[in-house]
Amino acid sequence: MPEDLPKKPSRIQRRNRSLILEAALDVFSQHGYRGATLDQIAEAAGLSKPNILYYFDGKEEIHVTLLNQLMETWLDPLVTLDAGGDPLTEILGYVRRKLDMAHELPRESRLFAGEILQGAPRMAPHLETGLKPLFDEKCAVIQAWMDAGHLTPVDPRHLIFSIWATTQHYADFAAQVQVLLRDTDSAQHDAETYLTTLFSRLLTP
Amino acid sequence: MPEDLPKKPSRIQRRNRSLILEAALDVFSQHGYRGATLDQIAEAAGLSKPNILYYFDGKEEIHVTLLNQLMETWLDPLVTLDAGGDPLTEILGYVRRKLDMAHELPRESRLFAGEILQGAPRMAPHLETGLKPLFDEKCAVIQAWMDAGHLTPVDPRHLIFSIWATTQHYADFAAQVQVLLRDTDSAQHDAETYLTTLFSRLLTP
DNA sequence: CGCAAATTTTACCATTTGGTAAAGGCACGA
DNA sequence: TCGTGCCTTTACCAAATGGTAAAATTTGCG
Repeated sequence: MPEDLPKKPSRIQRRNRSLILEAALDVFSQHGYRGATLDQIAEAAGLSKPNILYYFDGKEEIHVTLLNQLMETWLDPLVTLDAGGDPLTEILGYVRRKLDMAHELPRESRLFAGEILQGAPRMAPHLETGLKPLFDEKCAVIQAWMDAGHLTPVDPRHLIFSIWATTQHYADFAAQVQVLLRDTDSAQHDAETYLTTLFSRLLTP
Repeated sequence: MPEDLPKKPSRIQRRNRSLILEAALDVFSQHGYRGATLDQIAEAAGLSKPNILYYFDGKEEIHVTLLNQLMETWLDPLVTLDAGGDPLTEILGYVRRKLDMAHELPRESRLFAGEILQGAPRMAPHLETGLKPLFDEKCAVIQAWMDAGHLTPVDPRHLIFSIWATTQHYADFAAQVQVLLRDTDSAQHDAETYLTTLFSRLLTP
């Protein structure tokens, strides 16, 4: 018999926790951790503030829950990178998946960016245990491709950094991009074309 | 005779305003606008809170002053890009200058990143009047180089975005980079080598 | 020096904000 | 239908925070 029975969550619990997290993603990604208030989250969720605190122990727990949930989604495109596939196709596929995510999940991108920007105070453990091993593994895969002569040799770590930077830029700096690309309606397609060219030319032997 | 005499600032005024701005750069870049408190800034500056408010009208004015001052420094590397120089040399020089700035002025980079990340609420005018014209001008220069066959043709706007993204990444995501590059002591040099290769290969016809 | 202006400190204040206590309402199985 | 336990609301609170008033002190200049 289980000592601490986790009690399967009720229908109402699932719905409300989900409402809260969705609202919190909106608010945290727009204002940052300190800039967000429980009142804002409560209003966005359509619940009262004490009710929010009935489902989560506090502001920080909401933030950490969001971060943990999103980590999986965030790393998925890199997990998908297949050591058995065609090297250039795999890398370009990774670029495209990351760019798609920046366009489809900009709030998530900004939430992470804000957290890292401030020194990852609530995410340091996850960087160490979740990201680092995956990063090292995929760097080794890319290095092996280069050693085998299938890709132009460059530093795999900085290659990955540049993929992250260029793709996430469109979500994290959207306010700037929007001003500079005003009157351009093919921005997303142009970005994909450009980045594909950029990394193709770098890596094609 | 001048209607509103701006009165040249005293020695004490120059020193204290400078102390405050230096302290505020530290605090704002680390915690964001909302996360920073006047008490923190006051302590970092070695002044009392009311004294801070003797020199600035409020928290927001300090932040805006910082942003305005830094704008010039921030745009300088792009201003320096010379339409009369050798195209590839000019672009690679721009990349190197931006990368140097990310290493030497990480606080400034993070301050801007945080502001843009939250939709540039206190900087929208400057983006429009300061950045946009310069951006358009330099895009035209690069486009002319490409039209003349001196560079491989790509979208100049996305080229500039990718230069910003890749260089600033080392300042803005330093917390992440540090975890992933632990035990690497040549990070700065490796980054410069990688980025030079990246943009050389893209743009060399 | 002597004194007016500039600077700094002390003592506050109003608002915002994360959080709590406890009463009330509601759902659902026996 | 009735009551038990889950859910929600009302009414708060203490701390933090941006900001102010005015007294006290220092600075610089004739």
